[in-house]
Amino acid sequence: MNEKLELDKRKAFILATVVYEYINTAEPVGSVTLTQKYNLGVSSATVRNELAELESLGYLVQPHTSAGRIPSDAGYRTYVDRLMQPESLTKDDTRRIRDQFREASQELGDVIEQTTRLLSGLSGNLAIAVAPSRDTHAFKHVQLLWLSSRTGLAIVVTSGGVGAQRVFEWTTEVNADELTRLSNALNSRFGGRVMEEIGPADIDAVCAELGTSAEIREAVRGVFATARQTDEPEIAAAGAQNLLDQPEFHDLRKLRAILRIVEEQRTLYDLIADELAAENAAATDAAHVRIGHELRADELSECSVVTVPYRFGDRGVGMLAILGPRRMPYGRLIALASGTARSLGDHLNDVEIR
Amino acid sequence: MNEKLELDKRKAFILATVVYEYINTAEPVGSVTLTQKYNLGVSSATVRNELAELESLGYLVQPHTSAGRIPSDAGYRTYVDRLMQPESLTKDDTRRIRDQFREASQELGDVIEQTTRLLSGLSGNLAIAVAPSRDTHAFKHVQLLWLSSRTGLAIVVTSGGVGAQRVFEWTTEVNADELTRLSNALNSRFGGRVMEEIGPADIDAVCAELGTSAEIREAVRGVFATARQTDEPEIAAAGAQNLLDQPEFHDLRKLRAILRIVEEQRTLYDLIADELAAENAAATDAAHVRIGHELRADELSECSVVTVPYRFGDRGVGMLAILGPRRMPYGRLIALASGTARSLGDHLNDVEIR
DNA sequence: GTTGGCACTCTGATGCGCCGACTGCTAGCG
DNA sequence: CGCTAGCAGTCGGCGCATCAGAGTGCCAAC
Repeated sequence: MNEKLELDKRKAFILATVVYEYINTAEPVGSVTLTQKYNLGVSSATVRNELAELESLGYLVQPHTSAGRIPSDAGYRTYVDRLMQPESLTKDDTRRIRDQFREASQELGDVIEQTTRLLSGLSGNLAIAVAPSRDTHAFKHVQLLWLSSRTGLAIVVTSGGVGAQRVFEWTTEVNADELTRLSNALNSRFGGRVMEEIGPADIDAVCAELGTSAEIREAVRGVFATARQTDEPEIAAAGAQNLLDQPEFHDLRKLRAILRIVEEQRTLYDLIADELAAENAAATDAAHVRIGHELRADELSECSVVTVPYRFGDRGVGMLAILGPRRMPYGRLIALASGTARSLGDHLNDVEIR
Repeated sequence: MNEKLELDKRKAFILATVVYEYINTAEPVGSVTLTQKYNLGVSSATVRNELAELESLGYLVQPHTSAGRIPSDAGYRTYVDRLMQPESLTKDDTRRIRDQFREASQELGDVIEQTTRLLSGLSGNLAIAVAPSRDTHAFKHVQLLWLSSRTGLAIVVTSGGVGAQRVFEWTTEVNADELTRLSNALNSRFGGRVMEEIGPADIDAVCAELGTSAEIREAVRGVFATARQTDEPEIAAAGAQNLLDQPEFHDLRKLRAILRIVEEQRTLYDLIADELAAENAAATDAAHVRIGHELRADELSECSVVTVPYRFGDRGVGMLAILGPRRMPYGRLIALASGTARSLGDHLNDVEIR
């Protein structure tokens, strides 16, 4: 039960070393390699005994009888949770992240995409970014514009940029003043609110006060609904070609599974959705690692995902993620993802519409 | 010289059959296969003689001495230009295209992306779509909005949707009326123009008339410049995982080259840019096919690209493209791309902001 | 010009043997 | 009791030879 007892100091060191070595070489690790490359102070025979025990405890597996050991999900898990040393960003990484955000876009969607490019480049894996739910954006401004006597343009601006815009054609003539008055009323009523606090009933109330026509009311409802729309959260991914470097993806079926996941926004989002939900509840900024079967997807049983939330003001939470083989440099990737998330949050707060 | 003489009827038929058979089977085609599967009326020995001649003429090549023939670039070219029969869309394809556009988005960027998903799904290859240059969009509306005494929001709406929006912070206080008057002046001056006709000088002229401050003038210039921005044309691609099915991409290096091209918008755009330029000059709506080395990219020497323009009103021209192995069903893909381009153009005209 | 026949070539699959890497086990040592 | 040296055993991967199959080119005959 108690892992402290289960893993004495030497076992822990050997396990850590096996994981470390396997991450670096992609080759199963044997007892001789361990005694030669690392200063264990015991003979390979002793290491063999330890390896056998670690295997029976479930931390290591053998691909076949006469091969070295590779870590199991549990082995990676223990390594990540208790054995590895946390890393911090290198000077070079810090600089590259800073440079990237210095000239980053103001549009949420563009920033998300640029961030995935950055993170995939730095990490050498597939990077994913999910934008904060639009529901948590702050309402900034709504404007109904008179285009012609029967057409108008409705624009909702939120802290994420232009939340929605749409052109409407009406069956009856519309007065420009009427639109302006309605805009002003909506703005003063909703100013300072978060989008999820603005429902159809609130809109109806304002419209009723001004005696707005049903047609225009529908238009306003519609554009607000679009601005809140949460069923297709903004998401971006980049760096799939990085995965080709990893020997575990030379198998075409695995590669195919990954590519399918990347191209289908839905599955990609599902991959991160539970972390996002957990994050919204827990509200810590820590990176999380999910390993192999913990991802609950057969195609990803040989992959790991590092996720880290980023904060958009004091409201929204988005997610950055790195997807790669289980054999990934966890310490470095956690540092990269955390650093990027922090910079991303800072950037978004800087450019946020005040 | 004269290809009509160079290729008598029988040679033409044999060449067409070899290409057709190779496209379907991905296996080099031999003389026996030809005589057995197709009714040639001559023996395999005769076919062998013909094949040898077609090879010396440059239409076919042999992967190795004791294999069948496969088409060369020239062989495919002749097949596409003169031998194959044009195909038309199947009922099922027509329906799927129609259904897709019936519920398509209003935003240009979203439509482009949805179109690539549709076209990659239908074609089983990689689909690419380039949006019309933003320069050719019609100016619709500009609005400067007062947010607070020192901040404002500028929005430019074009026929492509919201062309640009940006929040500005000013060093001096700004009057809401001033912004409204400037908006009105700009709208009446620029109404009906195409974006490329609106330069900084035009903006300066309007600002001068109203005595607008330099700071606000810069803001207006900036947002118009963003709305016209053409250096990064909107582009989307989808369906890379389809290519994994093709045996020619089981080679990881080739796959890598393709994935890199797809993830880098720049190279992807370059692939289509010359066709786009040619199209702007020629103004025909025909599909074009480029085969193997005609693409002028070593990584793509075993690929072909079908491109077809689509028209956005009477102004802009965008491009749809399908990228796949040279061994692609040209007739079907040309029909699919053309049909999709037509529907896409129709859809864009329907939802265009009037 | 066409055809049947034949010798020849080359690929890809299959099977075999060997090498190397690693293990588990056992006996012995401190 | 833990550690170690040594050894037999196991298994994957690699190189090599073999073989069947597919296809060609050529030639002599029709």
